[in-house]
Amino acid sequence: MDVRTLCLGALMGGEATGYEIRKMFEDGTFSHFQIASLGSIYPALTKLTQDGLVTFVEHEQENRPDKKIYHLTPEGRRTFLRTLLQTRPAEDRYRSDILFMLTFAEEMPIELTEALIDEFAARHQMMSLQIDPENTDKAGSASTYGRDEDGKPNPGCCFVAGLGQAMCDATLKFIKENKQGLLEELRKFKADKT
Amino acid sequence: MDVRTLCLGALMGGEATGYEIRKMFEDGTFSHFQIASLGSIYPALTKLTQDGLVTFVEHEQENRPDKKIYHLTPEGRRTFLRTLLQTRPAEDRYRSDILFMLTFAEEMPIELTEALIDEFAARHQMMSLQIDPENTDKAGSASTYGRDEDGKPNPGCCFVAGLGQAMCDATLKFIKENKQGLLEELRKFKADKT
DNA sequence: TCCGATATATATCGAACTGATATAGCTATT
DNA sequence: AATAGCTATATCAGTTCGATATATATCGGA
Repeated sequence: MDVRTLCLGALMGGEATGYEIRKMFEDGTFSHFQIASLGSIYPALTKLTQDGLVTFVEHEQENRPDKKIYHLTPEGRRTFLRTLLQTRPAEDRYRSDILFMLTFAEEMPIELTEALIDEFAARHQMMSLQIDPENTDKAGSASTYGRDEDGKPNPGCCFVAGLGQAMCDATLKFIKENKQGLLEELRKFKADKT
Repeated sequence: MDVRTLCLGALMGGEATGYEIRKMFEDGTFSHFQIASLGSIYPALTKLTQDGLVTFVEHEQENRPDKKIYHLTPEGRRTFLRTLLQTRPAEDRYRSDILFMLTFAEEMPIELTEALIDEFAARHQMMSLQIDPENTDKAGSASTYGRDEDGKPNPGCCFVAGLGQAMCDATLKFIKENKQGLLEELRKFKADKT
């Protein structure tokens, strides 16, 4: 899924600026399973505008740089829905430096191993809390996305959020149950080597 | 973590060709949490050779293209271990077209939603089986990696594999428990709209 | 009160990486 | 006997990331 398609999807929830779209991928609805940087979002919006799939209203703000508020055209909406029907979704990919590094636990000091595991746990803890669909702290369009007019989150988003939480919680549980075991094995291994 | 570092890590388990290194990221030890394509591995190996971090022995095969079997130099090994100690691991990132698409479940036919969920489950089912550290089906250096001389997998790899399995299993469990509920909600929603 | 940090907002660019393609011979299946 | 798929290396166009530049506003702390 290229950034153009991701932007169309982001705008399905209503109008947004490029900056707000990035927030959806950084902190918001999509942050747990898609990424897009500003460096790709702005060119994508420009291209989409050229192709007539989105338009924008330029808001001249007092003492601020102009704000371009983008929204889907009917053609853009149709294109996105067609893409949903036709696209064979790419394989999921999970990328983790920490897990890669932990693969070499035998080669590094035990304190580093423990620190890496703790950081992994902390990040997942934070993510689990952040995913909570009841968490409406973050105001603005970034979090209103995926909710209908009454502010009720839609079923698809709830399902995806719940799945994300289940994954985080499983991770935390596994770490709680296996961290000490791993550290002990490593200590034994290091003792044997001497 | 750039591909050069990933290649050094891959070669920590012993010698390998570029093709075999890709297999480690495609099917092997690293496949569940790191990605690297041939288009980045070959240039990385060239660069690492220039920098003296790896060397290769060229095996002229009968009736086959030459095979370059790469291995770490002492300098390469030192560099990799130093990197492990010094690198602040990047944030984990999980990328899933299917979850992104499911976010728009309300906008698409229920059969498609169900098909996407089933595919998601099937992929995770397969992954969970493939991760199994006891699974020694795939012979060759791609799977011997992460095992010591006796063929016993090392503690770090076991931990990471177990974690991957726990995540997969949590995903499958969540789907089993919530798929029907989501589909029913969607049906209700679609009925309301009419 | 003033400073520094953070947030809003757009834009651009080099470096890195993916995915596709080319080449070429072998092996297994139909 | 043919076709598809595997081993193996190499290259390249197009996409994307991450950093940087620009400009202003706001908020907390010294």
